[in-house]
Amino acid sequence: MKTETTDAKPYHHGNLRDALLAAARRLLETEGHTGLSLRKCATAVGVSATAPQNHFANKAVLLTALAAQGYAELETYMRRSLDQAADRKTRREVALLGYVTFAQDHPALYELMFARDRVSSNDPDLMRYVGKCFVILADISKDFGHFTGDPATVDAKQQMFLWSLVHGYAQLLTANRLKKDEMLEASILDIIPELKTGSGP
Amino acid sequence: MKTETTDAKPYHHGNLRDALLAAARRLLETEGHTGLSLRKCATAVGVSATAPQNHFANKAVLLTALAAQGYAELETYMRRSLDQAADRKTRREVALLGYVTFAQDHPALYELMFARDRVSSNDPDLMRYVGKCFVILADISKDFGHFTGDPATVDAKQQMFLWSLVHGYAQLLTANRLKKDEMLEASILDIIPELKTGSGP
DNA sequence: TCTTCATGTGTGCAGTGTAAACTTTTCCTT
DNA sequence: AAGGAAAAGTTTACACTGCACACATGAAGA
Repeated sequence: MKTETTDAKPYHHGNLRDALLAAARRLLETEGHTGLSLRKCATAVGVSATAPQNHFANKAVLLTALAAQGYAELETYMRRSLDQAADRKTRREVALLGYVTFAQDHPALYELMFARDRVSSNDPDLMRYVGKCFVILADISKDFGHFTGDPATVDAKQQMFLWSLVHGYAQLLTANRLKKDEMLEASILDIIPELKTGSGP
Repeated sequence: MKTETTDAKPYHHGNLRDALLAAARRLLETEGHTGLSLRKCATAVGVSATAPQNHFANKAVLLTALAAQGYAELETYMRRSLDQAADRKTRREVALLGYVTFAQDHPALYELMFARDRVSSNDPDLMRYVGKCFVILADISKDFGHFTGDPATVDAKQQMFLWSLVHGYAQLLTANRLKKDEMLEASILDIIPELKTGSGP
């Protein structure tokens, strides 16, 4: 007997899960991870304080979903100008620049994506998005001449090298642990060692 | 009129600040950062819930002190076998292994040391310990042959390169974002590119 | 000795995550 | 169409947290 003529707020939100994620994302980027609470998300969306429990079993589940969304967005940053790039060296450069740009645009989210105990690393959805990022990393890490060994080992070393380098660079930039007069002006492309020999496309 | 014959617990703790830090460290390493609370630290030490306020203005101050202690310990890990090392290449290797070992021994503390908003990066005490670690990094990053430019620029690139690489490697290892079948067996020393030319000691 | 001050305690309050019981709407089956 | 199950909200309750504030205690110098 509630059917009024004016369209009041409906009892069911319709897409509360996504709305909560969006609110959490906004809270994270404006107030940092200490200012992110389930109750704030709920009131920001306009539902009761415990409504989020229907969509996220606990806070860790929401944070994990947020991190997964972050990896998806990181992938789009890396893929942004990937198709126009002709050879692998250019693809590597645009992808790495995209990676670093993402971390600088969303530092709090990027930190969450590598937080050990706030997100559950055995979540298959999360790891699926991580894997999609890794596909790009694996592609652009080929054709270095720096490592030796059998081909599989060389590939593994190249991947581990490039991901470590770009992740470390991105986090050092965003974590504010650098004395600003020292090295901030070096781009990620400036600290990639030159090849011993010329590389093929 | 409280002087009893049996030595009861004294009203003043004597060294509460350090005791609280030790308790916080223990809580962090056993229960993770979500299980660390000022009240737990207080009861673990045996004082009232609000006693920590006399030594740490708020929780962020305690976490910053904890991070500073972490950087101090990271320095000792890096310096552990540094004196026995003859040439710079060997020094670089033992220091980097010490760095990674520290991160693996204390993953939660290591994560805290690079947390953006939990620790205040303008704390001079913290940055002093960061600087002491950086001195070692700056030393062992010399004499790469990978970069070009004027000497100061080359030094900056070398430092940024090595710190990014080892930090990224350490965090990827401890953050559980790697598919375990892929690359975990590569040591940090395996992913440092070879020099183009032989290096002097 | 006495007064001052660092260092404790106790109380109170606004927020937080989460469990449990209840209500409302949707939706599927008959 | 009727009706019941299930999805998705609500309210209430509780333990825990950080922090502000007033007060108590004891050490240490004037």
